[in-house]
Amino acid sequence: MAKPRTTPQVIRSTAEFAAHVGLSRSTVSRALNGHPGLKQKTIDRVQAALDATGFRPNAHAVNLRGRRAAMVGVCMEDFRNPTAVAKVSLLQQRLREQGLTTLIEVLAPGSSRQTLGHLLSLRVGAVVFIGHFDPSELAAQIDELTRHSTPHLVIDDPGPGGANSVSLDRVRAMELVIEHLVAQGHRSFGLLGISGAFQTVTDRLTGVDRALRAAGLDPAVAAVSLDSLHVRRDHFEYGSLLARSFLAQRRRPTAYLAVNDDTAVGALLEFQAAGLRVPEDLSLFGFNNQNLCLMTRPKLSSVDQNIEDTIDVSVKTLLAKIGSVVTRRITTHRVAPHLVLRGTTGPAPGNAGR
Amino acid sequence: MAKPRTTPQVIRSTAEFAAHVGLSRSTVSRALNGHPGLKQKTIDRVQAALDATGFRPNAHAVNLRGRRAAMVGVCMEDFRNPTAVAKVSLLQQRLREQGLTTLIEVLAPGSSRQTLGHLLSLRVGAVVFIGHFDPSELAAQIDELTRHSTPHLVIDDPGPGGANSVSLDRVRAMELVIEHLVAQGHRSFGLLGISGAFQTVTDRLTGVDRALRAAGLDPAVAAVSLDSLHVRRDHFEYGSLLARSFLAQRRRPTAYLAVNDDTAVGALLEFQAAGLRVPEDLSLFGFNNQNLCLMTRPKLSSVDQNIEDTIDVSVKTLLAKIGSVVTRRITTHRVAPHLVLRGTTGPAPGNAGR
DNA sequence: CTGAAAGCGCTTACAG
DNA sequence: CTGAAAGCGCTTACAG
Repeated sequence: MAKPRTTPQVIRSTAEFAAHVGLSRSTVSRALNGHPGLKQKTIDRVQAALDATGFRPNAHAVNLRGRRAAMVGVCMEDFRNPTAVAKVSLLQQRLREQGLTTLIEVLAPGSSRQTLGHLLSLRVGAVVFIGHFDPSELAAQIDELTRHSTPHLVIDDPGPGGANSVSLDRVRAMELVIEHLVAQGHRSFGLLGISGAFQTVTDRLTGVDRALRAAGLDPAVAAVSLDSLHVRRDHFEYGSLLARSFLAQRRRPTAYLAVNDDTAVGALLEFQAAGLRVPEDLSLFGFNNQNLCLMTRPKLSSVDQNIEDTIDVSVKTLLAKIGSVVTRRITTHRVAPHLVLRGTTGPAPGNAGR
Repeated sequence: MAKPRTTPQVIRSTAEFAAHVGLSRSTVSRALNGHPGLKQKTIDRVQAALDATGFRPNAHAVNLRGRRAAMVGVCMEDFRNPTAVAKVSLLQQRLREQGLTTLIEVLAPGSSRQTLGHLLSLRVGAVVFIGHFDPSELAAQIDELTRHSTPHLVIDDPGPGGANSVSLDRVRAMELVIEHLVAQGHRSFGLLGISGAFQTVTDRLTGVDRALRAAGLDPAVAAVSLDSLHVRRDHFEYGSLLARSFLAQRRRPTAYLAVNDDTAVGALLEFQAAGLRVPEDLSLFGFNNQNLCLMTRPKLSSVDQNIEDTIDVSVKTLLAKIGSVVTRRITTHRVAPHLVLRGTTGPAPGNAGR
């Protein structure tokens, strides 16, 4: 539409393209790859023909001949996790700025080996894992990658023992939350959905534990979890169910920490439906600081993951690993979280504040 | 961990692999590709060695030699649109079941040509567009694809004139919504965020128009839009701003139709903050039927896109187009929406119901 | 039923 | 500064 096409014929190989321009294949290849020592006139001629014909060198041939593919495979647990999606999104953007292509795959529980095999067959430069995976399965995947001399990186889950990772410091996150709430006079804490075998969960429990002890409180008394009473199908619904169970208790915690924002919102609505005022009667913290936090009344206080930092460090790590020799030497990086205080947190009931 | 590795050495080519098994490269290739006429014993031997060594034939060499790549490129506008993400997610799953790999890329406004070029250089079998794109830019992309004999499909946007598409019937969607509300006694309708040059918007306006006329109402009077009063940065915030403007009007519509769920939630909270009761004082419809609809009080009525249907049809269309000759003949398919009635819709004020 | 040979579309020494 | 030739790792006629 913009300009009339001068050469509508389709060119399928450098051979055809070279003939069309009137140069040898090698010269064209050199021009295409920006090698030094070509006449400017030659370069211009190739560039013009490139624009006119829309010719694209076959990436498979390029990859076959030369270096490793400038591709990074990304394995996701699920597309339904908004935080994970935000991470891939930013990762792909940053990697593209570095000239790297991202190959995004959902690692379905049954076909994970097949998916990894596909990435390996494409000879990707590295494989990134984003989300929560079964630790032993993940360990097996990483082992296979290492055997194939392909570097890996686990984002936001410290993963099994021998994995390179960049992850949010969830121990610190929970310390920050508890410290803040203790300063507001809270002494008893309800845990919403913070249970399970994942490291991302056990780290949080460690953080809660440490902060409580540091405040002179006994974790066995001050932290209450009713997770075992319900089955988690949907985070939001699980939050509702847990809140209902807490409502049925004689003595209730004054502050609640949810595993994520959806769970927190489920609990918030349930508490409010029971006539409790937030934050006057109780305080509530989400996790992830999604947009959803702005859609409740009052707005939800939450923990921000600092995704930008996570991805920046991840990209640096990947670039260092791609092309260098794969060793068994492990790289670990922790990203600092920060609290976002909104309307669901305040002084403990009957307490004027710190 | 599961079994001790019998052959920890890494094999990088069929040549090495064939030598390892003690067969010729051709035989190995045939076994790998399931060609008929091999001894079962040979097949088993190859399979066993495959498992033991973890060898993966180089996909680039395979693609270079043989047929078109069994890959489908997917261009997304953004990863922040949950409905679009749900579509890719399901699409990737379904295509994988057909043995096709999905290559997901975000089509950044500036670098869209480069991204498309990358997909073309990988010789993908087809390119799918999901989301909202600038019509003229999209037309240019599709034109380039056609020049390269690569089939395309636009999902959920009828797209520019000459595009293959599978999209929600938004005309029908709005007809259903208006018909339902008219039956409930509503005669005046506020439009929230339904404006702009995209076909997905103009289709909705067509539907509103038709349904109002069919009900004997004058669209110029019965449908009110205040979109022009504000700038849309964030859907949720835009919903709040629009609601505030409607609140400032002397005579207000009794029913509101939002462009999506986020916008609806923004408006809902604003209306409620002003002391209006939903659905007693006004009715409100979202669009997309996201999980978010369950997180408001009352729960949000919305229009469901029938994503499963959309993707099923899309996959069928793609399979038909991949491998067959690319023509200028256009395929169009519309998917029927359905209403999900929840708590935000009811009889018009002062009206006992239908 | 299996092997030797050509060729897919590139890049990169190696000559000129 | 540019061209002829080898080779990346596969598959597929073509012989045996």
